[in-house]
Amino acid sequence: MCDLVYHSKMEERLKKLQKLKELGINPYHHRFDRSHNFKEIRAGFDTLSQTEKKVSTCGRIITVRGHGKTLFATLSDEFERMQLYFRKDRLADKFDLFQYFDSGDFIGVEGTVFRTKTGEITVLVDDYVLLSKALRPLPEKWHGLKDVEIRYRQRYLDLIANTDVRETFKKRTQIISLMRNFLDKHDFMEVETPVLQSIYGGAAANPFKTYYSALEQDMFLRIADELYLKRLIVGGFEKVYEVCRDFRNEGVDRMHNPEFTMLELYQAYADYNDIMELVEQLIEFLVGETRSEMKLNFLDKESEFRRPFRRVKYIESLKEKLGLDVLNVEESEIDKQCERHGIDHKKLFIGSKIDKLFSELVQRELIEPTFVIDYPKIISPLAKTHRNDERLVERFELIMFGVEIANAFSELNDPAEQRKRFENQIAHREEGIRKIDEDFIQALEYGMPPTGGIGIGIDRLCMVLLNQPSIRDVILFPQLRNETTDGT
RNA sequence: GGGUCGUUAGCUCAGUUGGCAGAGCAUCGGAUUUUUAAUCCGGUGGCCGCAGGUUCGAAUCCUGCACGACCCA
Repeated sequence: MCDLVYHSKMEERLKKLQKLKELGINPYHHRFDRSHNFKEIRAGFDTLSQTEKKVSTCGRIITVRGHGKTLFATLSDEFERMQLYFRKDRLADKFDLFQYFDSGDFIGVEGTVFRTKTGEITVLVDDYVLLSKALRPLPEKWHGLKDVEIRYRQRYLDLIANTDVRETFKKRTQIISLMRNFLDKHDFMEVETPVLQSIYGGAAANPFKTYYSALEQDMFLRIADELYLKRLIVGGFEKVYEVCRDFRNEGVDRMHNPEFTMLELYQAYADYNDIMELVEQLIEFLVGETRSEMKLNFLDKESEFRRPFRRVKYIESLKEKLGLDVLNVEESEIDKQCERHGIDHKKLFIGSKIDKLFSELVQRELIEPTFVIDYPKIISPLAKTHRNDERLVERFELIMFGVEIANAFSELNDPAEQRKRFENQIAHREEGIRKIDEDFIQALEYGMPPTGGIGIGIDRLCMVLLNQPSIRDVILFPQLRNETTDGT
């Protein structure tokens, strides 16, 4: 009958499909004219019910409650659910056709609107049509779909079964849209830069490698788009941003997905203080637009979200925890501190050791939104030297609930120093760039105005704003290992 | 990479000391003209994640593997 690799659970539905075809019914209709969606039916109920005006509406069958010569069905559209009432005395022979319909099927109906004796707004069906047949059963109506592996692998089932998941992803889209609105209002220009790059840079991470056959050369998927956006500042644009998908060849956990979304923005004539101000406004705007109060919950913690955010100095905060200035001691002392705090430092270079200490001792305790400012130069190759301290750079990270949300600098625009920093990075970092982006240096040689820039991790921001403990719950199709068909 | 936990019907889950594979929902048949987790009666449905081992006998104990979740690196 068909080439489907089908499960035994599908047999009954395939029989129904065959029966429908025999009756001359196309089980995969081409289109449907909808006069009202469910929200509109509810909103217009008074008029619609008084005038007995006909409505055409459609959706997916969720449940069916049969009563012999009548039946109730609940339909779902993108936004709401609606009850339908089918009566044999109204539909005559057509009533019996419903025996070939199942939950999961899409149908279109025409009818009038009324309220049942229990008060529920319902469409009394005069005519109905099958729009699309479902061959597999829906997840269970009451307990829904809980198996996280199925939820991630077959997100469509998760979206059908769990309306709160649908809400989460709508809100994610809304958050990104609000960010765009905010930036557009502040005269930023949205741009697009290459995903495929022959030289990668802009972050310390390992890239995904691919091959460009026509050019016969290796290419990398971008790990950041920083260097391209700065080229645009060189080119004369003064405020640019990109909502960019970046790729980092690393493991998957609660905070990391190998492809993730960043918002990077660069503003000419600004420094990191200006960017702090801007991002504060942005975050406050997002919280205000998406929450009923200026307060967020994440996991078991709660925090206010009002400007100004707290400022914490990187070196000073570590000094409070360790009793020493990490930039004024021998590396052996840093090693000692790592050992004391259970950090495996053997394969790390000194900057990574310091940063590990910082994450463990300081960062994870920063619950309220906090700007950590003035990072060591050795871990910040793209940031401008601090105006008051040669050992530091003008850099901040935004931390919320212990999670790193954003990373920003006064951008380094001295080409000679940039070259030195890149060389140093290649010599000492365990991961990250392997090759200097000469064209980027050259661009700086043509002159880049003083510039402030930031990268905001959209996935993590959504986690915090939407109280989702895993990054997989804010990414529609998170990365999973291939399923094997058998155990061999 | 290491540790802990999990994987049983389409879905959600039980499964006792190692002794016939279970429930609810879904599905199928019957009853039912205002139900809404409809209800009532009766059925169908299993590679117990995969591969070995121990045992008279394994969903259950042991080993390995796969996938997933959490924690650690």
